Amino acid sequence: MKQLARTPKDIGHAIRQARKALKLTQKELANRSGVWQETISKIENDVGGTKIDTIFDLLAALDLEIQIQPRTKGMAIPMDELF
Amino acid sequence: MKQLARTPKDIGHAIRQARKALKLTQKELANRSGVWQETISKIENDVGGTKIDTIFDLLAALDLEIQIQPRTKGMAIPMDELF
DNA sequence: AACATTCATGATCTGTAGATCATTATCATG
DNA sequence: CATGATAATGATCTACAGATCATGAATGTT
Repeated sequence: MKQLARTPKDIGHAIRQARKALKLTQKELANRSGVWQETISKIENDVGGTKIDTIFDLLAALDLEIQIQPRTKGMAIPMDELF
Repeated sequence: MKQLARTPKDIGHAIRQARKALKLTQKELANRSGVWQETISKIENDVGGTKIDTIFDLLAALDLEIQIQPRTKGMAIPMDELF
Protein backbone atom coordinates (compact mmCIF):
# COMPACT_ATOMS: atom_id res chain seq x y z
CA MET A 1 0.00 0.00 0.00
CA LYS A 2 1.95 2.95 -1.33
CA GLN A 3 0.42 6.40 -1.21
CA LEU A 4 1.61 9.34 -3.25
CA ALA A 5 1.61 12.68 -1.45
CA ARG A 6 2.12 16.10 -2.94
CA THR A 7 0.05 18.14 -0.50
CA PRO A 8 -0.73 18.14 3.21
CA LYS A 9 -4.19 16.88 2.34
CA ASP A 10 -2.65 13.78 0.79
CA ILE A 11 -0.81 13.15 4.04
CA GLY A 12 -4.00 13.43 6.03
CA HIS A 13 -5.75 10.98 3.77
CA ALA A 14 -2.92 8.50 3.97
CA ILE A 15 -2.83 8.72 7.75
CA ARG A 16 -6.54 8.17 8.03
CA GLN A 17 -6.38 5.19 5.70
CA ALA A 18 -3.50 3.64 7.57
CA ARG A 19 -5.16 4.22 10.92
CA LYS A 20 -8.36 2.56 9.77
CA ALA A 21 -6.42 -0.29 8.20
CA LEU A 22 -4.98 -0.92 11.65
CA LYS A 23 -8.46 -0.55 13.15
CA LEU A 24 -7.36 2.18 15.49
CA THR A 25 -9.50 5.02 16.79
CA GLN A 26 -8.09 8.53 16.78
CA LYS A 27 -7.85 8.26 20.55
CA GLU A 28 -5.85 5.04 20.36
CA LEU A 29 -3.54 6.52 17.78
CA ALA A 30 -3.24 9.57 20.02
CA ASN A 31 -2.17 7.38 22.91
CA ARG A 32 0.52 5.55 21.03
CA SER A 33 1.82 8.55 19.11
CA GLY A 34 1.68 11.30 21.71
CA VAL A 35 -0.36 13.46 19.36
CA TRP A 36 -3.73 14.60 20.63
CA GLN A 37 -6.95 13.24 19.19
CA GLU A 38 -8.11 16.74 18.32
CA THR A 39 -4.90 17.35 16.42
CA ILE A 40 -5.22 14.06 14.55
CA SER A 41 -8.74 15.02 13.54
CA LYS A 42 -7.50 18.31 12.14
CA ILE A 43 -4.66 16.67 10.25
CA GLU A 44 -6.93 14.02 8.73
CA ASN A 45 -9.31 16.75 7.62
CA ASP A 46 -6.61 19.12 6.43
CA VAL A 47 -7.52 21.92 8.81
CA GLY A 48 -4.64 24.37 8.92
CA GLY A 49 -1.01 23.38 8.63
CA THR A 50 0.98 20.82 10.55
CA LYS A 51 4.57 20.41 11.64
CA ILE A 52 6.57 17.56 10.13
CA ASP A 53 7.56 16.47 13.62
CA THR A 54 3.92 15.73 14.32
CA ILE A 55 3.55 13.89 11.02
CA PHE A 56 6.56 11.74 11.76
CA ASP A 57 5.19 10.93 15.21
CA LEU A 58 2.03 9.65 13.58
CA LEU A 59 3.80 7.78 10.80
CA ALA A 60 6.03 6.04 13.32
CA ALA A 61 3.03 4.97 15.37
CA LEU A 62 1.46 3.61 12.18
CA ASP A 63 4.63 1.83 11.11
CA LEU A 64 4.92 4.00 8.05
CA GLU A 65 7.82 5.79 6.49
CA ILE A 66 8.32 8.31 3.75
CA GLN A 67 10.20 8.08 0.53
CA ILE A 68 11.27 11.14 -1.39
CA GLN A 69 11.49 10.61 -5.10
CA PRO A 70 11.43 12.53 -8.39
CA ARG A 71 7.99 13.39 -9.63
CA THR A 72 6.77 10.85 -12.10
CA LYS A 73 4.98 13.40 -14.27
CA GLY A 74 6.16 16.70 -15.73
CA MET A 75 9.78 16.26 -14.84
CA ALA A 76 12.04 19.20 -15.65
CA ILE A 77 15.14 17.05 -15.44
CA PRO A 78 15.48 13.41 -16.51
CA MET A 79 15.71 10.99 -13.65
CA ASP A 80 19.24 9.96 -14.58
CA GLU A 81 20.54 13.45 -13.95
CA LEU A 82 19.13 13.54 -10.47
CA PHE A 83 21.37 12.40 -7.62
CA MET B 1 17.16 7.53 -6.64
CA LYS B 2 14.80 7.29 -3.71
CA GLN B 3 15.54 8.72 -0.31
CA LEU B 4 14.10 7.17 2.80
CA ALA B 5 12.89 9.62 5.44
CA ARG B 6 11.87 8.84 8.98
CA THR B 7 12.86 12.10 10.62
CA PRO B 8 12.90 15.80 9.77
CA LYS B 9 16.66 15.53 9.44
CA ASP B 10 16.24 13.01 6.65
CA ILE B 11 14.03 15.49 4.84
CA GLY B 12 16.63 18.20 5.19
CA HIS B 13 19.31 15.91 3.80
CA ALA B 14 17.18 14.91 0.84
CA ILE B 15 16.34 18.51 0.04
CA ARG B 16 19.96 19.55 0.14
CA GLN B 17 20.99 16.66 -2.08
CA ALA B 18 18.25 17.38 -4.60
CA ARG B 19 19.06 21.10 -4.62
CA LYS B 20 22.72 20.42 -5.28
CA ALA B 21 21.89 17.86 -7.94
CA LEU B 22 19.99 20.61 -9.72
CA LYS B 23 22.92 22.97 -9.10
CA LEU B 24 20.77 25.51 -7.34
CA THR B 25 21.89 27.85 -4.60
CA GLN B 26 19.71 28.28 -1.54
CA LYS B 27 18.85 31.73 -2.85
CA GLU B 28 17.77 30.36 -6.21
CA LEU B 29 15.68 27.68 -4.57
CA ALA B 30 14.24 30.39 -2.36
CA ASN B 31 13.21 32.40 -5.41
CA ARG B 32 11.43 29.56 -7.13
CA SER B 33 9.83 28.08 -4.03
CA GLY B 34 8.81 31.18 -2.10
CA VAL B 35 10.69 29.92 0.95
CA TRP B 36 13.38 32.21 2.30
CA GLN B 37 17.05 31.31 2.03
CA GLU B 38 17.45 31.56 5.78
CA THR B 39 14.60 29.13 6.26
CA ILE B 40 16.04 26.70 3.73
CA SER B 41 19.34 26.80 5.58
CA LYS B 42 17.61 25.93 8.83
CA ILE B 43 15.67 23.09 7.24
CA GLU B 44 18.75 21.61 5.60
CA ASN B 45 20.57 21.76 8.92
CA ASP B 46 17.63 20.48 10.94
CA VAL B 47 17.32 23.54 13.14
CA GLY B 48 13.96 23.40 14.87
CA GLY B 49 10.80 22.00 13.31
CA THR B 50 9.20 22.85 10.02
CA LYS B 51 5.70 22.98 8.65
CA ILE B 52 4.79 20.44 5.99
CA ASP B 53 3.47 23.26 3.83
CA THR B 54 6.99 24.63 3.64
CA ILE B 55 8.41 21.20 2.87
CA PHE B 56 5.94 20.69 0.06
CA ASP B 57 6.79 24.11 -1.37
CA LEU B 58 10.42 23.05 -1.54
CA LEU B 59 9.71 19.58 -2.89
CA ALA B 60 7.53 21.03 -5.64
CA ALA B 61 10.27 23.47 -6.62
CA LEU B 62 12.69 20.53 -6.75
CA ASP B 63 10.30 18.34 -8.75
CA LEU B 64 10.09 15.88 -5.93
CA GLU B 65 7.19 14.08 -4.38
CA ILE B 66 6.59 11.94 -1.36
CA GLN B 67 5.47 8.40 -1.06
CA ILE B 68 4.07 6.97 2.14
CA GLN B 69 4.66 3.27 2.61
CA PRO B 70 4.99 0.60 5.29
CA ARG B 71 8.33 0.63 7.02
CA THR B 72 10.83 -1.57 5.32
CA LYS B 73 12.97 -3.92 7.32
CA GLY B 74 16.47 -2.75 8.07
CA MET B 75 18.03 -0.17 10.29
CA ALA B 76 15.38 1.81 12.07
CA ILE B 77 17.91 4.47 12.88
CA PRO B 78 20.85 5.31 10.62
CA MET B 79 24.22 5.47 12.36
CA ASP B 80 24.59 9.24 12.13
CA GLU B 81 21.30 9.72 13.86
CA LEU B 82 22.29 7.80 16.98
CA PHE B 83 23.15 10.37 19.66
C1' DA C 1 -35.30 5.98 20.04
C1' DA C 2 -31.82 5.81 23.33
C1' DC C 3 -27.23 5.02 24.43
C1' DA C 4 -22.30 4.68 23.87
C1' DT C 5 -18.45 5.46 21.13
C1' DT C 6 -15.96 8.06 17.93
C1' DC C 7 -14.94 12.18 15.67
C1' DA C 8 -15.19 17.28 14.92
C1' DT C 9 -15.12 21.92 16.56
C1' DG C 10 -14.50 25.97 19.41
C1' DA C 11 -11.91 28.81 22.94
C1' DT C 12 -7.81 30.03 25.26
C1' DC C 13 -2.92 29.97 25.95
C1' DT C 14 1.93 28.89 25.10
C1' DG C 15 5.62 27.98 22.05
C1' DT C 16 7.68 28.50 17.96
C1' DA C 17 8.05 28.64 12.63
C1' DG C 18 8.78 31.78 9.11
C1' DA C 19 9.31 36.52 7.31
C1' DT C 20 12.45 40.15 7.33
C1' DC C 21 16.72 42.58 7.82
C1' DA C 22 21.50 42.59 9.28
C1' DT C 23 25.55 40.40 10.03
C1' DT C 24 28.97 36.80 10.27
C1' DA C 25 31.01 32.71 8.71
C1' DT C 26 32.32 29.57 5.10
C1' DC C 27 33.45 28.18 0.61
C1' DA C 28 35.46 28.83 -4.10
C1' DT C 29 38.30 30.50 -7.22
C1' DG C 30 41.36 33.84 -9.42
C1' DC D 1 45.83 35.65 0.21
C1' DA D 2 42.04 38.34 -1.37
C1' DT D 3 37.71 38.82 -3.18
C1' DG D 4 33.14 37.59 -4.22
C1' DA D 5 29.56 34.17 -3.75
C1' DT D 6 27.10 31.20 -0.85
C1' DA D 7 25.53 29.70 3.48
C1' DA D 8 24.69 30.17 8.49
C1' DT D 9 23.31 32.81 12.51
C1' DG D 10 20.95 36.20 15.30
C1' DA D 11 17.23 39.54 16.59
C1' DT D 12 12.57 41.00 16.28
C1' DC D 13 7.81 40.43 15.17
C1' DT D 14 3.58 38.24 13.49
C1' DA D 15 0.93 34.19 12.59
C1' DC D 16 -0.39 30.01 13.67
C1' DA D 17 0.29 24.90 15.42
C1' DG D 18 -0.52 22.12 19.26
C1' DA D 19 -1.85 21.34 24.12
C1' DT D 20 -5.76 21.36 26.90
C1' DC D 21 -10.52 21.34 28.27
C1' DA D 22 -15.26 21.42 26.95
C1' DT D 23 -18.77 20.41 24.09
C1' DG D 24 -21.26 19.29 19.92
C1' DA D 25 -21.99 16.39 15.97
C1' DA D 26 -21.80 12.09 13.82
C1' DT D 27 -21.72 7.16 13.76
C1' DG D 28 -22.85 2.83 15.36
C1' DT D 29 -25.31 -0.70 18.25
C1' DT D 30 -29.12 -2.69 20.85
